Amino acid sequence: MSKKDLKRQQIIQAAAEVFGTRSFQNAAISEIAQKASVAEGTLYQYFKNKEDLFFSIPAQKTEEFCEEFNLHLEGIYDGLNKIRKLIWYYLYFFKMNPAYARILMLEMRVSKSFIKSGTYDRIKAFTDRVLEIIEEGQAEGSIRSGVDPYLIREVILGVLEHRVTRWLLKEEKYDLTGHYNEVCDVILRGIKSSE
Amino acid sequence: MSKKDLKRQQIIQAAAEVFGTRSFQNAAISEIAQKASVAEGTLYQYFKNKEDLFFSIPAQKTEEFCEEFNLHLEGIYDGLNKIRKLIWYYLYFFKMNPAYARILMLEMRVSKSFIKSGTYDRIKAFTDRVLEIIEEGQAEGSIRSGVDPYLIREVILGVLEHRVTRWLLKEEKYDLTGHYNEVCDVILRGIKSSE
DNA sequence: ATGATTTAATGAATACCGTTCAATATTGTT
DNA sequence: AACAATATTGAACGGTATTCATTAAATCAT
Repeated sequence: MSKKDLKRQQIIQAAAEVFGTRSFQNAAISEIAQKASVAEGTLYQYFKNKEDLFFSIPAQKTEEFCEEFNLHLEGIYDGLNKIRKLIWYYLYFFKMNPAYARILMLEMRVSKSFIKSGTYDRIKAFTDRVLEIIEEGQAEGSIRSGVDPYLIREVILGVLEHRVTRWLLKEEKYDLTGHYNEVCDVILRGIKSSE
Repeated sequence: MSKKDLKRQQIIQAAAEVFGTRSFQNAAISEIAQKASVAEGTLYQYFKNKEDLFFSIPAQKTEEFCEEFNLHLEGIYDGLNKIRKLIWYYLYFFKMNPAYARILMLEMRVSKSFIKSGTYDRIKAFTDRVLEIIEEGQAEGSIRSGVDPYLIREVILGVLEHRVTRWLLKEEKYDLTGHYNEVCDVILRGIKSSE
């Protein structure tokens, strides 16, 4: 059964390479099969269809994203500084992983069936964590209460997603982490308690 | 030449119907041709390819969106209230035009080639207008200066796009204009001058 | 009004794609 | 070694967007 997992990985690896340069539409199963050194039919023993294979690609990267995020959060006990870190880390990670960014932001984040995929559950683990941070911040008094924490999360993630998306559409021509301080500033002003 | 425009419209109308219920992938040229009562080959005399036809659909709706927006802005001379109106109108319009919302948010907003299309220029006209409002607000002192107006725009549009996108992915099950006040509140706090 | 010429419309043919499945090869078991 | 179970294969299938030689319509010149 380790052998099966290995071949599965091998196919995902090939798929990542092909989907990394072509869009979902333009990526051909035949090319993936060739790169993975298996017959086209074999793919369908490991994945339900092209979409299922596509959705399986970002599973590991997302895992990595979550784990590293928790690591970066270590030692920070203030709610606002956790949000600061979140903003920085989010931009930094996608800057370092542009192929993953493209697949996630431009193709998956916009698909109804992705929500039902296993990879989405891992994304959800991350957004759950963000919600936790916000609620903790509200409890400790640094983030203003009286505003739905879900809404606050929407604001934060909305800005970040938009920023990464724009960057990708502009062919990654500028530094994604630039203006980090100003981004933090506007967001934090909107959500912190007024002293 | 009015006859040509008429047939063009007729094809766009058929395309809007088909793309309105199916995704770009699942929509078939043959079905569009049938609905428009023309041969498949004829489509290619009016549009370069399937994508070109697809991108032509939201041109009128976008025009409508811009015009109505300017109408709603009439009589409002305060920067912050203009932003308020923008937020309300944006959510309201997509609530009333869910098919257009789906095409624009889930399919076009995420495509590199869309940026090069003519319809994108009209979107740009809208975002240019938003920037103007922000700069006016900064000049009059209601929106805090010292922050890049482009960044402020990113925050506003980021939140709104995210909100509409989430709503679409959740199958439009709740009221998009709900929590309007809180959304305004968080955004405005972030961008207004501190008194 | 008629023939000539340009312009538009057609739909069968083409090339390519994702997916299936009967046949084949590989692995595991006794 | 013989058999059963499982995994792999790639040709075949039904479907797609796009092209292009042919046909039809419209426009123009005489």
